[in-house]
Amino acid sequence: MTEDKKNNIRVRFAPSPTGYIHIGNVRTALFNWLFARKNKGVFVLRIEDTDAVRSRDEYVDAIVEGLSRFGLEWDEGPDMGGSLGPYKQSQRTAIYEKHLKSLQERDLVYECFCQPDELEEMKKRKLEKGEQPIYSGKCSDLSEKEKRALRGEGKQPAIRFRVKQEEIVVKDLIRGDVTFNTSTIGDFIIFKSDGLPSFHFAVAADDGEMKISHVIRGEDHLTNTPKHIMILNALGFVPPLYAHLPMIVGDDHQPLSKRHGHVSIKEYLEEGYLPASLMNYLALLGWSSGDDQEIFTPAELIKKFDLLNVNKSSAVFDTKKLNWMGMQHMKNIPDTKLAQLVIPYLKSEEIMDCKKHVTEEKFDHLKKVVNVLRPYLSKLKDILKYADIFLCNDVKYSDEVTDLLKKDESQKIMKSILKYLPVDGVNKDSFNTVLSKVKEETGVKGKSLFLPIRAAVTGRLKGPELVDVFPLLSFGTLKERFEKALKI
RNA sequence: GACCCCAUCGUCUAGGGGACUAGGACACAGGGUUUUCAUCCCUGCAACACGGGUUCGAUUCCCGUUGGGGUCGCCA
Repeated sequence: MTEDKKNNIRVRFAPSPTGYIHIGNVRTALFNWLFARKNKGVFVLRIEDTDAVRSRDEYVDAIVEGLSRFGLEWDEGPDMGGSLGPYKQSQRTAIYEKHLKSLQERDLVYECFCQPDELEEMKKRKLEKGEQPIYSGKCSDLSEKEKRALRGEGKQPAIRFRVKQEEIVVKDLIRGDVTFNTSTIGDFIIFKSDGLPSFHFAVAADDGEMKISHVIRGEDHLTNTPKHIMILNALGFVPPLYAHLPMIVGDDHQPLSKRHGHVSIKEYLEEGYLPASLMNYLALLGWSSGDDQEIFTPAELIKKFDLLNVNKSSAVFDTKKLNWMGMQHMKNIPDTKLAQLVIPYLKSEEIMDCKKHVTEEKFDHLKKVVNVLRPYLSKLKDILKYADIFLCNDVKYSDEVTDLLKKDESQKIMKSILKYLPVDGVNKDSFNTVLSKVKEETGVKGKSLFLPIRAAVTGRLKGPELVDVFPLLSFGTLKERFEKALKI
């Protein structure tokens, strides 16, 4: 047996396919993946589709696609199989029923015929009396005759787990031992009246069946854990170790929602945040390496990751820092790659012709453009802020730009620069020579000199350095833009 | 309401009794890069929630208070 297999570390990410995958869930998936890769364990993707009404196959596809594009790969999952599958809970009913039968034989569970409205009423009453709003156990001792009668009324029972009085200790790797007294937990449903297992039952049965060694999930599951441990024990499994991750919240410290902007990984990917930068940012939300390093490649994250360095308190998602991090990762991407990545964005805005094939000549030009713009990109979509300067014939003027260009001094500068522009284009050196000549002739210098030139050439008052912009534009283009500025 | 978790600059965090006049990063402010700035460099601003203990000594340990969050679904 190899060293790799000896440790038997198996973790899982278990989303439910009821929507597009949320950034908080992606962080959970990431930590599971990092932990698995760091410890040479197995990363399982399990689909929790026991909600027959809300689960949709298209969301399963979206999860698989989102995770893949984000850069996580799993070792066992619905799309690739594995020895402990299937990996969709809707395909595991035989397994759950086997376990249910075993629980029934030992009278650890009972049928409950209470209807949702009755339950609601009972809960309300308990709350009013200041009691725990837990299930009363009304159906726990129904006779066969009573059950038959209830069935006769057309009622389908749910199955409840008999919770016995005990103390349950959750061994949490991040928070230490957390003790719960089950007296605050009522007999809970493990099989719904539609015949499908409840979340709590399916999770526990599957974590046991799939030999999960560490359950790494959001803190919102911490108080659910005693239920899972009770089931695991009843089913004869040794409970896994747990690690409950801090929550990611918005700037108002409320759970992340659409109000806070993008919440789906899909949206971030579509904006063109590089997966490596997203991964880097998310990893630092709740985890730190212990030193001052901020920028990590995925490989470095794997190398340094440790659950012991995960924080306990919730973290605010900060788009500004994400953007900064995005820029840092842009620095490391080769220009050929970056140029390729940016093309779809240029085409979608018709800055490049989407019908036409990108010629080698055009692609070389694009590589140069991308190198000039690179320091200003947090995400690929940012290329659209300046790309037209280099890739379109014409640039549009804002009102501010027009006003500036109308000034006598600006006009004077345009006339002067047209005289000195070399016909065969400009490089960095000749750019400075030309500017010196214009400065001498017009007597204008500094900001007053550069800003009108920037306005005429780029149509904007800010942007990349002109000394980098000029060499990428042909004499013809420059001439045209200055002449246009003169005619304004 | 009950139970559980959490608490260092605005934000992400380092810190695990003396090394702390509390470090880094983002953001912000000012300056520089003989033009703009969203790049880059420099400087600055800015925090241990509060109250009790324990200790020669607490940001670090314990208790309480306050505040925030989570759970208490035939959702997951």
